Amino acid sequence: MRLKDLAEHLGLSQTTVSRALNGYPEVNEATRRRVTETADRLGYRPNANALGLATGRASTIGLVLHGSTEFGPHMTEFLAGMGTGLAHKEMDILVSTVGSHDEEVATYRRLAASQSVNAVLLHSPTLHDDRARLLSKLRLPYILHGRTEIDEPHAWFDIDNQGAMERAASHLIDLGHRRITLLNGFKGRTFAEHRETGYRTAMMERGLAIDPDLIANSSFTDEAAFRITQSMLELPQPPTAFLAGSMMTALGVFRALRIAGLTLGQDVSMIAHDDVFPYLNADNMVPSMSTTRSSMRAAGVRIAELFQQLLTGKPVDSIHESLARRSGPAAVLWPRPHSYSGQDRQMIVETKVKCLIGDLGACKAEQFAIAT
Amino acid sequence: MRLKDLAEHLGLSQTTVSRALNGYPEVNEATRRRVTETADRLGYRPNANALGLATGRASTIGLVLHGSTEFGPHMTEFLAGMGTGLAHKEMDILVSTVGSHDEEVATYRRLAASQSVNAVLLHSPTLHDDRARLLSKLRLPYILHGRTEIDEPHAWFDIDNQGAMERAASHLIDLGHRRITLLNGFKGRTFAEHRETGYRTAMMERGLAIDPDLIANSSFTDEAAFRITQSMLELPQPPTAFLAGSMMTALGVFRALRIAGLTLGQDVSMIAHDDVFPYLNADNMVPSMSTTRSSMRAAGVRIAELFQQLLTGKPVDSIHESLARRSGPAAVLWPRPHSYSGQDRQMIVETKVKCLIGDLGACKAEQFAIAT
DNA sequence: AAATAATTTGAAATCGCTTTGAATAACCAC
DNA sequence: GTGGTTATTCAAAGCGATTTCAAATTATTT
Repeated sequence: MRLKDLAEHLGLSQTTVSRALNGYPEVNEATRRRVTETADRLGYRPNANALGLATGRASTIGLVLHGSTEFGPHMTEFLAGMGTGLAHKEMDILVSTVGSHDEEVATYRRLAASQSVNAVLLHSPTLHDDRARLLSKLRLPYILHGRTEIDEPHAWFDIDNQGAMERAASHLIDLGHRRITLLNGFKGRTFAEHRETGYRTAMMERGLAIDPDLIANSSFTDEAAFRITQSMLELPQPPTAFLAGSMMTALGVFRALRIAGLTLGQDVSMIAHDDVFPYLNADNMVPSMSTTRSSMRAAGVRIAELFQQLLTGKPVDSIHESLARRSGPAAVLWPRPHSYSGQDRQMIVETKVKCLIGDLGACKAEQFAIAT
Repeated sequence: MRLKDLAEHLGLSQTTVSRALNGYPEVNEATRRRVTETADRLGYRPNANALGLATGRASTIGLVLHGSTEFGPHMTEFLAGMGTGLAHKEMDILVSTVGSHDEEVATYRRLAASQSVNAVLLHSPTLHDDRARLLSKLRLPYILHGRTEIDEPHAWFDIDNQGAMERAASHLIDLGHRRITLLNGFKGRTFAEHRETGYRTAMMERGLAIDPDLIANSSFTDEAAFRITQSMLELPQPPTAFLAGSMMTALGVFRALRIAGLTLGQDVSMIAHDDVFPYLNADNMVPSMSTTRSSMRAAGVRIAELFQQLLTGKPVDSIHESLARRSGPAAVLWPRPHSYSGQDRQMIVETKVKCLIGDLGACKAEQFAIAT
């Protein structure tokens, strides 16, 4: 069923049918109704390739992922959000898998030249990301999830990693902790650098020395966190608190602590960054723990909206959002009774820390809590 | 940089350049070299839409996912495998997100009519899947991940869920268990039905009665498994063993057991199906546990290969694979000391069960183990 | 009623590629 | 030299949509 067939069936020209379907004003209302009705009665769908060829645009957002490392729970959640956000607009996500940085770059070139995507999502940026520069040069529209310092104007979306970590660390320090482990992402990644800055800021403001041995850079996996925690616990002066970069990290810390015979909320404290995995709920963990919080899925939904804006011509340099700013200074802390006892020994009191990072409205339901 | 530009630059016709690049025989070797060289010197890439329009085929595999439920660790791992497998062929995956079954059906129609994909992956089938029938009717090539009972010839790939579960259950029964919980997927899904059949077969062969209360159907999440396990433990006669459908399920069982003060390998036993999540390793769990095993990622890689075959014209009814068959009767069991003690009390001995399901070669590295 | 404007439709060009069928050049045997 | 292959190359016709420009119809104004 091609446009031509449909047109013949209707006794109209392709031109008119095309216009009717695409909502052009210069077509009779009666005709339009007749066209649209028969169109979806016969199940007509424009050929995506012909459409792309004629218009020069696709209805697809590109996403390039490293096969060995980047398919993980974080990306999945994000993808689900973005997919849902795009679904309303009948847009799809084109996922290309690569094995190296060079392949990634080559893939961007291919996507740009082949015009198979409208725009791409760029993620996990470094502080000065060359891929962002490349995309600007290729004139392939993109939104950066995260931040980078480049001169080219570009659209981006990020959360306030620095602020979140600074407040989480401060909280632990206030509870009496002096040796705090930072389980961070890989060096060079903007979000990891921002988090480290937040950590350092909090420590320095309180006049605490920073022990580089307590800062670890790794992937956010149960496995890595497990090993790091074990080695940390073997230090002459082991840490008394942990800042876990992700819920996956928290799982690994949990495991290592349990083996070491330590009890969370009693012997040691932990604040984890909760990326909000539906199948892994911080509230139900044993023991429950404090978290900073930012839903990857919500971020995906929001970025889908930003893509709409980008593709409808909004200037790129006007598209940027940092969640903390958006939701204001929304640090909400409240004490919460836990299922374990002895929690106030050594001044280490577990409290529930939420919405250090704006969660796109999810906080609202919990505003009965005491705001500081 | 279009084909036309390239042709002019070379002083040749588009025809010749096109043929040279696509490896047609009727072009002079010298010319071909000259063409290919300048082509990738100038970074020429064919326009995907024009190419798709002219040839009628894309270089994309479609995948339709339900936004609220299907973006999870299992699909992610699978996607990573399939993405990696397709990457070599410069093929991408087009992910469409939907919110309902009707939307899913509509999306298949859209993909078929718009010719934006070469083929689609169909997953999570029911015993008699109407989507499979639809795709056959639409003449949109597809590979089914899993199995379904329909008349239309179709390509499929599956693992031997029934056999795996039968052997796992038998193993537990041999260890002395009589009340065994089956934490299964949703009713109606083929894999869940197969697993239940395996479970029932094992029980009935040993003359054990089946208590429907011990069979639970849910999603494979920590959360669901947690709740189910808790309610199971409150039964007048609680189960002494658990068959967990996924590693995520195992996590939930773990958590519930811990809260209940039960020790795995001592008070109760568990065999989990290990889907092989890189960030969640069964060997490192505390305590370590027995698993059946089948890597979702490996399945993805294999299915990518099957897609190649499908697209190069291999007849669909000749493309089907059940992993158990492929790797033969490969039940490998071996005893392994665990980190906890008292494991042989009550005849409940934890042993390591692997390769109940062929793992695409992953077993080979462990063949020093005792094969039964 | 003629002139003009507004509305509605259609023919044909275009997007960038593949592919058919024809044309040219080169080679060979006779 | 001529006719017949074979090896190369090219012009032009699609593929299925959009879009420009022109034409036809209808409505409005004078």
